[in-house]
Parts: sequence; structure tokens; C-alpha cells
Amino acid sequence: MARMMSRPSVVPPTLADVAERAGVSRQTVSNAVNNPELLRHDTLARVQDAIAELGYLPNRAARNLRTRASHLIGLPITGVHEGTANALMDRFVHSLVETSSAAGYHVLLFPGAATGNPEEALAGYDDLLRSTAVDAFVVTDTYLGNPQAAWLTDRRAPFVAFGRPWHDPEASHWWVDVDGAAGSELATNHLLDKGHQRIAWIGWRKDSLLGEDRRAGWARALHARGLSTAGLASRVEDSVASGREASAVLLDEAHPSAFVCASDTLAMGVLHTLADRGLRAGHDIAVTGFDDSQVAQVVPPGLTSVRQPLEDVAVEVVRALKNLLGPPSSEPRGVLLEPTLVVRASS
Amino acid sequence: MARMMSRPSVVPPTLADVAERAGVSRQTVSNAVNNPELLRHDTLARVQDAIAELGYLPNRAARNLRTRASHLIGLPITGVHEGTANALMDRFVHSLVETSSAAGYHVLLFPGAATGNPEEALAGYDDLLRSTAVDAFVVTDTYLGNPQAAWLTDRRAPFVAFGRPWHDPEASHWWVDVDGAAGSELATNHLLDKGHQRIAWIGWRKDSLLGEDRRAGWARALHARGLSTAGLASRVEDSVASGREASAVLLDEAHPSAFVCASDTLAMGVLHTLADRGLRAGHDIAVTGFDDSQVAQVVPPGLTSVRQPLEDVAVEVVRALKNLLGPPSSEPRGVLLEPTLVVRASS
DNA sequence: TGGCAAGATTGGAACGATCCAGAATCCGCG
DNA sequence: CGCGGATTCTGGATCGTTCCAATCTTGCCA
Repeated sequence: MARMMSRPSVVPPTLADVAERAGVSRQTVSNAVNNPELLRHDTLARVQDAIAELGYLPNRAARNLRTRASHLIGLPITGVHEGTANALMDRFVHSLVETSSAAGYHVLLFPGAATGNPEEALAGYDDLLRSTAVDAFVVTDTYLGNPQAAWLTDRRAPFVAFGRPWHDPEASHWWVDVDGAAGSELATNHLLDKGHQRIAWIGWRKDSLLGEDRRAGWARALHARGLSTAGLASRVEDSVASGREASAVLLDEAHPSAFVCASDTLAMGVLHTLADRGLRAGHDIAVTGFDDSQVAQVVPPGLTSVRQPLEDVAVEVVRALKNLLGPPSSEPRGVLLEPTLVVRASS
Repeated sequence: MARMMSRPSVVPPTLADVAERAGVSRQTVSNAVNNPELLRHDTLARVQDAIAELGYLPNRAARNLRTRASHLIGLPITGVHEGTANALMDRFVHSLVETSSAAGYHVLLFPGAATGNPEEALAGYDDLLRSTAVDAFVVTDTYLGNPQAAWLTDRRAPFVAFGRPWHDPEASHWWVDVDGAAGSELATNHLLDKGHQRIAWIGWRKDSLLGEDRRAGWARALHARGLSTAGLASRVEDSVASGREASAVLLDEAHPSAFVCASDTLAMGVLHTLADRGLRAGHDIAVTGFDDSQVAQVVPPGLTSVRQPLEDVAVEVVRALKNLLGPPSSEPRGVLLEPTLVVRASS
């Protein structure tokens, strides 16, 4: 059956074809597509019929040329870090594709700062923009000292950041972020409610403002109950090995009954240490992670983790994009979303 | 400093601008960019200087319009399955972006068969193609009964599949795949070499040809050593829960000393069962997975897993794309790559 | 019924590149 | 020195759409 429907590989119909068929001018067809409210009822119907009969679809290249827009959003693909549990992007990318598609945009992937110096990589952004390959960017790697945001702002490149402008609170670009402090506070309070008193923190190096933010939530929760944080925090790099070492040291020196971690990767390190010592997560020692990665979902016995509302982030990012590319608006340029806690057997 | 370099937001230079500056015609500049060998040495140099001075970049929309090509490759994003350990696509997408970028292509993401009936989703493919949004597709979900390949072939849509045409060995489209049987054979032989005699298989439902292929490798390895497979195989759906149940049953009824699984997800299920029973993976019972997902890398004590050479797959996919979009070639249309085994502490 | 503004429709020009055919230049050789 | 052919360069036409300004209809009221 499908075979009978197979189209010969002819050239697709154009505006002119539709116009002829409907007995109107090209411009009228164009209006029928882009500004239907300009047409009289009966004309609109006639044109729409013709469009349907011919299976007309506007040629994107031509439209892009004329309107100087591509309706594409550039998303740099950053390096996959072996050994970390970050499937975070997977979920975000998926949500972003869905949401932006509904808004008439498609997502264009391109190599981000994969290799070499950042200057060179950023030049790639500029090329995409100048060649009208993309209308705007969505950037996610707003880590310590990443020059992206400042550079893009400087070049007047339209972009939305997933991540706050930590180093420049005055930054005027659009951003969406998740409240990390609230997240670790959620996790910590959950443990406190379970009766834990000595709750350790394993986070990132002090120069990671994102890490310090998440840490603040842990500290806030402890202080709120009159508990001290002294000696209970460790700051390392984001790897399983680091989490493993840090938790071993903390167990020996501070005797915590629970760990709150800045990432699932670090939490996995804790699980390693527990396994090494014959301790059972959730039974002997409680552990929580951050990101609700697939690892957290499938690892025995199940890792309690802070889940970022990536679907909502995507929605907000697209909203920001629309504001960015549309007429100037006075909406707030930064949005902070609240994470949730997914409780599993590790706590 | 950077601020001083900021460009005013002027219109980018066009071919005509470069032509004027270099004192040649538009066409000559076009040739300098696309067919440099047509120019005399000195003219080429002069034009290239002008290009560099003005920072000229061809306008993609205009080029696409004229050449009827977009230099974009469509990659449908399929649903994220919660609870499975499939970060496979992450790695593949990354490789594909890198490789195709080097070949002058960019990757366009769009919602695949996310919701509803496949017919509707496939119509989305057609739209992209007809509106000249993409030149070709890369499809990955060639699972049981997926109509994609046949449908795309029918519509004469150019595409390359990651995955063999299981249901139609005569299919004439381009594809790249990884030898699953060889993968499980690798894993099984590894266990046999370690002295295991009773090695169980946990795979997918029998109607998954991909699953049966992987299973065949396990059976082949056992038979090669004169061992029987009787009672040692279980076929379930791809979830942690299924792997958990299947392994529990197998442990009770067949008393295997090792498990070879068709996916990391199933292997995680086995790890759950082992944890339930106080058994230690790699010590009491050996386990191997398939895909070398991030989960395999970070879970204690480390999951031995078959790793697909996704980087090579991407290279082959791009090679196929070039053949597909370029002049007809007589290269073979199917490529089968060999996986490797990543040994960790679970075996 | 004439006048007029609002509404609906139209045709030419433009976006910036490449295709194509023809013109100019170069080169070697009789 | 002139000629033919290869090499190099050029200008107009074109891809399919939207912008723009102008024209044609319509509806309303005096």
C-alpha cells in the first residue's frame, strides 16, 4: 500500500504553484501561510485547499534568506566525560528539542569547546551566527571561568544560558537555572527528618560557585536545626575516585551517618567506599546525590537524588529565546527553578 | 580589551563586497571559495586576502537556496526511557556531531516518534525533507517492526541506519552496525577463560532479532567448548526489574556462576539480585553487561561490559552519508564493526 | 449615488549565493 | 605575427520566499 503512495522524486511545489492553483497571487499565498488574518474568509479557504492538495511546504532556505533568520538554535556539544555519571544533558537536550520544536525552532548541534583553546572554539560560534546558520545559542557550560557568556555578550550574539551568571550578577543576558542550594537543603532536611544528626557534605572545589551554592543549602539546613557543620565538609573534584577517597576520610575522621553529595558521581564514590567496608547504603549509612541521573535510578539499592526540573528549564529557555529574538520585552531575564527530591533506598 | 573588539551589529559582508574589494567579479569570489583550482594563483591570493580582511562567510540560506541542499543531517530524538541505563546515544551523538562537522555537515535534532502513532511521526520526516531543512537522516531505532527504514526507502528519503535491516536482509539502504554476537562471544569467552563453566544468559524477548543475535554469540562460545546452554537462558524485556527477577530465578534453578547480559540495564538487575542475597559481584558471581554505559563505569565494583565502537560507527555513518549524497558509488552499503570488551571488577 | 476610508489583493524588487553561457586573456606553435 | 585552443574571468538569470508600495474592492454614510 505504502508503495503505491510513493512519490516520484519531483521538485516540490512552490508558492507560485499554489498561487496558480488557487487563482491568486504569490503574495496572497504567502499571507495565507504567515498572516492568515489578512485574508478574506473565502480566499483563505481556497488557498488552504490548494496548499493541502499540492502538499505545499515553504522552502526553508528561501524563507531564511529573505527573513535573515534560520529558526535554528545552536547547542554546543561539550565533551563527554568518561567516568562521570552525567546523563543530565541527555534529558535536557530531549526536553529542549521537544519544546523548541513546538515553538517552531529546531536544535542544531555543533562541536563546542571540544579541543584546544576556548578562543578558537568560540570563533566557531561566530561563524555559525555570521553565516546565518543559527539564530541564537543555548549554552550550558557556565562553569568556573568559562568565557562563553562574556564573549557572546560582547559579540552581541543572542543566547540563553542554562546556569546563572555567577561571576557577574549584573550580567544582562537571559538565563535559567535551578536552585542548587534549595536542592541540597531538600536532601539534608530529608535526612534530618530521618533522624540523622551527623550529615557530611562532599562537594566541589571551593572555586566552583555552583558547588558552593549547593553546599550552602546543606549548611543552611544543619544550622536551622542548631547543628554544626564543622569537620563535616569535603571539597574535591567531580569524579568517582574523589568521592570514594573523600568519603573514606570523612568516615574515619568525622563518623557521619549520612552523606549529601553535590553530584551523583560523587555519591557513587561514596557507594564504592561503603561497598569496600561492607556497609550497606540506606541501612548503615545514608547517601544522597544530585541530578537524578540514570545511574541513580538503576544502581542498587537506588540512589536518593535531587532532580532538576529539566523539562521546565527547557520551557523557560524557549520562552527566553522567544523574548530574545522577538520584540524587546520587559520580562525578567533570569529565572530560578526549584528542584525536587527523588527518594530511593539509599536514604 | 575584548570589549574594545566588539563589533557593531552591522550586516555581514557579502560576495559582492568581497568582489569589489578584490577587484574581481562575484563569480570569481564564489569560485575562490568553492573551486579554488579554477583561479590563477595571484587572483586567488588577492581574493583570499579580501575575504580575510572583511571576514567574509558565505550566507548559508542563500547557498542552500541555490544549491537545493542544507548541509544538515536530521537526527530524530527518541524517547528517553526512564529506568534504563542507556546513555549510549549520548556517546554516539557526540561522535556523530564531531565527525559530520569535519565533513561539512551539522546535525539537526528533531522530535522522533515521541508520541502517538508512527505514521504521524514519520510525516515529520517528510516535512523536514520537503522543506529542505535537512539533506538526509540518520536513524537509530531499527528495533522490531519499526517501519522507519521501509517508509523512508519508499519515500526515497536519503538516510543511513545505525542498525542492520534485520527484517529485510535484501534492503538496499546504507547501514552501519556493530556485531552483537561477537560482543557477547567476547564476554562469554572472557568468563570461560576465568574458569566459569555455568554461564547464564539474560536477554530480550525472542522477537527481538537484535537480542537473538547477541544471544547467539553466547551460545556459540559455550558450544565451542562443548558446553550446553540448556536451562541457562532467560528472555525478558529490557528493564532493571526484569533483570532482577530473571537472575533470581536462574540462580535458584540453574545455579550459574556467571551472567552474560544483553544490556547494562539487565546487568544492573543482576547486581540488584546479588545485593539482595548478600552476594558480591565479581567475587561470588561474575556479571557482564552490554554497551559500556556510564552506569557500567561508575557502579561498584565496576561492571564488565561490551563496548560498541561508536566513534567508528559515526565515521562510517558519515562516510555512508557522503556516498549517499554524492555521486553514486559502488561501495558496500552495509558495514559491520567489531565491539570490544571492557573488563572491570564484576568479572 | 458619490465619496472615502478600511480592507484585500497584487506585482515588482530584493535577500545572497551559484549556474550557465559567453567574453577576455593567455599560451604555444606554425 | 597570427591563429586556435585552453584557461581565466564575467554578467545576467535564477533559486523561492517576503517586503514594500501601489492598486483594486468593499462597505458605509451622507
